[in-house]
Amino acid sequence: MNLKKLASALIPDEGLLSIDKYEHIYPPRDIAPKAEVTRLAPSPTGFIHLGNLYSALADERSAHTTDGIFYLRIEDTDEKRKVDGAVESVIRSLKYFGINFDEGAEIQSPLNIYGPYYQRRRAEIYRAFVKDMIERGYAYPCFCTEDELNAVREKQTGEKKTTGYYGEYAVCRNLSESEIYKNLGEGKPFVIRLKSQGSIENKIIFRDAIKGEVTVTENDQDVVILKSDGIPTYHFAHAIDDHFMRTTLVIRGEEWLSSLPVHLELHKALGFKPPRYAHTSSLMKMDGGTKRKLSKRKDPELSLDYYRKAGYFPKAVVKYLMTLLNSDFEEWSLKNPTADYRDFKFRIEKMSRSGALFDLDKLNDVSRTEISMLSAVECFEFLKGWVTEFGTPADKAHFQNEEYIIKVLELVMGVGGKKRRKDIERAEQGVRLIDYFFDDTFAPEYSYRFDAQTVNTVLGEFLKTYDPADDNSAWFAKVKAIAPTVGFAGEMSDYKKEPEKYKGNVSDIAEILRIAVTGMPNSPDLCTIMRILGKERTAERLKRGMSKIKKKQV
RNA sequence: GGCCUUGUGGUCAAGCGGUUAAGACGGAGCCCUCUCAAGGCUCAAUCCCGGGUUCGAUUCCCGGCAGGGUCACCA
Repeated sequence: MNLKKLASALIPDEGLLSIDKYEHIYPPRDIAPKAEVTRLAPSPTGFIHLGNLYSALADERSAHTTDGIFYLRIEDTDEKRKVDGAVESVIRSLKYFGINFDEGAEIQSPLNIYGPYYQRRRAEIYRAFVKDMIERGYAYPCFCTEDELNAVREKQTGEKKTTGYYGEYAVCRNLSESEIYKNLGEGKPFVIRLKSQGSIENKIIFRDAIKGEVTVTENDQDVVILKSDGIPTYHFAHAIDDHFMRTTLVIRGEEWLSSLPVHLELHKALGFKPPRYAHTSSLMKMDGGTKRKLSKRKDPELSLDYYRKAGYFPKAVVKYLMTLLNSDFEEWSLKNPTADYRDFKFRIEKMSRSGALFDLDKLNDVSRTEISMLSAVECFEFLKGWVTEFGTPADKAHFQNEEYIIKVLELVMGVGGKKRRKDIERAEQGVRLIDYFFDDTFAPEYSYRFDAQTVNTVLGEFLKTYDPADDNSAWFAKVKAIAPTVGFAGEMSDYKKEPEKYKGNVSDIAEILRIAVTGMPNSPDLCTIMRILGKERTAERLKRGMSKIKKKQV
């Protein structure tokens, strides 16, 4: 059979370069020997999820801890999946979490010499190589229809044989020259398949960067490499692209492990040295009694938007993911609480071989810690960012008053001091925590645990002596002084000795004042809250707390 | 079902033939305290099951069992 002629009949020559040209167009990269070139290669569906972030972080860290390159390639070989604006969305989402690309699709960079970074725009490169494979007898056309293929698959399933296009089932593999041209003459659509040289009798010991030695069976499937629309399948495109974009480390989900034999054979047939592969385990979730992969449909927490809307601190999400990526990151982070996570020596080899269960409690803890370490200004910026996008109109108005909010944050969050509030894991919680500092959102419920008489006496007595100039101890002394007027213990020690002698104690006095002033039984230091509110508003709230009671009584 | 892969407390996990089997999150409790938060201290909780190999197995081998992945002209 004249393969050269067949190749030309199948794939027209026009516009195609000879394959050896590409080695010069895309020369090896001028980087350090140990530098890794990694990539994120999403399909442009626009949906970027936690798993993508997880993987992207591994890519980005691998590249940037070795002075390498991290680039973005868009795998748009499947027309059906395309969504407008998806690429920008991917870039934006990752940027929000502090992950940036060095080169690639829609990235402005002088490094962009390995493009185009959209697979559809690389069609002629693929075609040149497919054509070459046909000429060398490594590929052939297949005219089987979808129905025929399905019928074979059913037959194979029924006979409990391995499904697929191989051996005796690869009918088009042995088509005669005249049959091929006859089909072509009739205008039958065709795909190009790999003419596999492998056998499932052979086992390959493969060294995965994460999983270590993995035993896989050699490929014997004549997989499709060029679809009937002239666009390659993922398998083929990735082999070409990762070779010519000079990728050194391919990090991808473990769902790809089973197609690794195909990729290995493809590289061999193409004459390429395969990159190193690292197959990551997927993020799991507890559902009922068992673990399962995080699902786009069922689990809102898979979406990155979920974390933005919920107001998680973006760096906290990244740090949490880092703990999953390299388990010793957490220990390092504990020792270096203020260090940038980028200073940690990430290594792909240290990644877990088994799947990690996504643990919201742990994320919350990391987020709490991160937020607690913010300065008042940083905290303000973070909360304001969330408020601008997701806050209520009242929130937005409040955040215009930067000076006041920062003063409040310093108290409420304990920022700048030793007593850090560490129970805020999401922006919204922080925003709600300062509601009572604004009169329009001060919505007290007055859930006093004492009778109206006692409450009114406490509030009235305090009002008499209240002086905003008091420091904490003077303030507290006044609180204590109220105790005897309502039969409470002024000293905690007295109360503990003989609790039956008193109706309550100082902390109960403080509680009554607190409820009147903040509307809640719990709050940060009351004395400081009063000082921030100012004399007028404090007095007003104390009076309002009383009148409320009276109304209830009537 | 075939093939690949994983199995240490509730969760993430150190450990790589001899350990009191780290640490973190979560849980329980105590202390401190004007409440909350924070902080300090304490406690409970783990080597999937059987067989080997070995003086000795959580660690090595085999077999179960249980998870996970995959079997497209999708990536």
